[in-house]
Amino acid sequence: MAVSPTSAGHEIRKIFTTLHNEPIEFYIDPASAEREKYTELIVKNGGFVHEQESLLPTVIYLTERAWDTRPTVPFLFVDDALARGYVVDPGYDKNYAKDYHNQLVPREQYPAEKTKKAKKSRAPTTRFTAEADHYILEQVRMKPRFRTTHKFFEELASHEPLKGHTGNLIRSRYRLQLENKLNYVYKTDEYDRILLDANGQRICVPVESAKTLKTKYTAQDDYQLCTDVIDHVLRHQSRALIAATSGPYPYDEDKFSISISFFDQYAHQHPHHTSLSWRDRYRKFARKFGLQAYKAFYEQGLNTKDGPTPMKSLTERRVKDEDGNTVAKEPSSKKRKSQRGAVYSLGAVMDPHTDLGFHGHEVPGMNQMPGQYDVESAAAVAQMAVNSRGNARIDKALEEQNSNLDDNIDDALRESGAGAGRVNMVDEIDSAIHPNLQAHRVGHIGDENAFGDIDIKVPDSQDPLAEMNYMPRDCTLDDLFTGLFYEEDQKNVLGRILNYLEDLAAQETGKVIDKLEGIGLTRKFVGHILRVTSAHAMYVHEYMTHVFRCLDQSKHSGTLLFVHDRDGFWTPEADEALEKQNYAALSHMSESSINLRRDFLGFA
DNA sequence: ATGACTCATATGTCATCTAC
DNA sequence: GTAGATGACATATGAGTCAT
Repeated sequence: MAVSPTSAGHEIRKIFTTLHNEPIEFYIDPASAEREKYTELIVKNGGFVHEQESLLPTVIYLTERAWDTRPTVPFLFVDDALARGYVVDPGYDKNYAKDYHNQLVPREQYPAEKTKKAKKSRAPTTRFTAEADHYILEQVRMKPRFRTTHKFFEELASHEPLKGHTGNLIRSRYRLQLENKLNYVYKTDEYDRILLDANGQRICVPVESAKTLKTKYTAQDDYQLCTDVIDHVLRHQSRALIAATSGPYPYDEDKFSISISFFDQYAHQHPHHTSLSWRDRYRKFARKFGLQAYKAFYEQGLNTKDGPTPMKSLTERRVKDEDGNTVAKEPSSKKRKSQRGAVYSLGAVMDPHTDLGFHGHEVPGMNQMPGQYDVESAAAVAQMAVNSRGNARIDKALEEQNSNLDDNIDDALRESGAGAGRVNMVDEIDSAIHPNLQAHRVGHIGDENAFGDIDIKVPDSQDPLAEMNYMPRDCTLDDLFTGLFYEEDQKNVLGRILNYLEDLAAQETGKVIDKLEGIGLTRKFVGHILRVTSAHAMYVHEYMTHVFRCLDQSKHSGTLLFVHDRDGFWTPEADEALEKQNYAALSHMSESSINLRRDFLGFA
């Protein structure tokens, strides 16, 4: 709670808090020089600044200049709020990108602060009118994703047509009386903005197909999962090893070994639940219930009037004691070493685990983003991409690897799937690059620019790509930089590299490697850079800018490694697309970049 | 790979009050 | 008396993180 108790015991709302005294959430353009200053101001005044970019519509995105790609708000917004001493509550419909001044309301117009302990006498009841019911339904249709939340109805309570009803009551009214009349909702985008058809009309979507709420596990889901896990195990494990020695079922489920990649694959095939969700369903429910037991239970249930039910009441979150009181589960004997998962606490801003920084060292598993590839997958992909030239086709290699490595490889090459529906931070970095910075780009091959068509000449050798491999996405900063790097004044390093590259005439790769190694990049990392950029000076130049920006922003080293969907920057996936002549996947590449890449990889 | 957690959300329940 | 309104709270679970 972003409130300060006063001597009188009342609570005064800080500037950057909502009407419900919750911190208003911000995200500040990482490219802004004033980021630190505004973070401090916001946090000091009760707000919360996200470390990672958030796509939530309630998170205000502060930038110096407006973006075309998403709603943004100038820093002036913060200045004005501080000067006036108040700010509006960022509700679901607020669009701060547009003339936010009009949305500022005098603080005195805020509803009176709630006094927590005041004895409430219930207000006289107000009957819901047909108009109010209609209004509730329309609001729900416009924000279908929020219709089960308390907050949404609390927000509705402040709407004029529903004055006199509390949020809880509106929610109750909706749940008990109106839900069955909802029938349809309006189609919304990922920001929960209403989409319009060609005629400017809202698009109605039947509630059942709106897919706006968390999906509950059905009996069919559970049955399918149990069946598929068992089938998977039977395909990949020796039947002799998993045979049960006792009990009513043929297999000993304790001996089942299911890899994470199985669930990734599974979510790819059954995308109505995420990979993690399937995995947890297996771990917390299916395994406890018993896969074979549930199959039998389900099949038996088919013969009953109500049909089979999904697995439930198998978690151990709370238990009841003899008196019927709920008690927390006995804590583990292992003491928690640190407070974890405090997503919305201000402490999270200062969480040292998110502060990689220049001098930070990787903590195993830290910042591992959903959808990122694991070590083996990434390494395998990198290796296959490297080996692809003159060797068997990747898809064939994939097929072979796939059977050997228990599905791990194709996960890495897959563009969607387990991570579908989640934000892949590797991609996010690219979209997070400020358009103003994009303006500093050095242009494409063939443009008039400082580099012209300078390729860094690759030495003749039996395998010129041997030293230019992609690095695995989860490598650490220590894999990228040597101690030398940290001895340099960081501000000068980038300038020196860029000057060097600008002065570059066609040179041998060896000299470039030596030069970059000389300022503290590991040889492997230099190889990676050349691999990503097709060893073209212009792209190396731009890539180094990207690297330093990532370092400035304390980005995970895995995020730093690849530049997605930008002309001239290659990834294992893009190489594979080129190899397979899948040009649709290379639509972001210019023809000259593709030709350059062909030459670089030695494709005919 | 997995156990052990946390967090937020989704859903349900209940006692009491009020209007009719 | 009864249906509906109201407020408060409990419970379940999907989703995610972290440590080992």
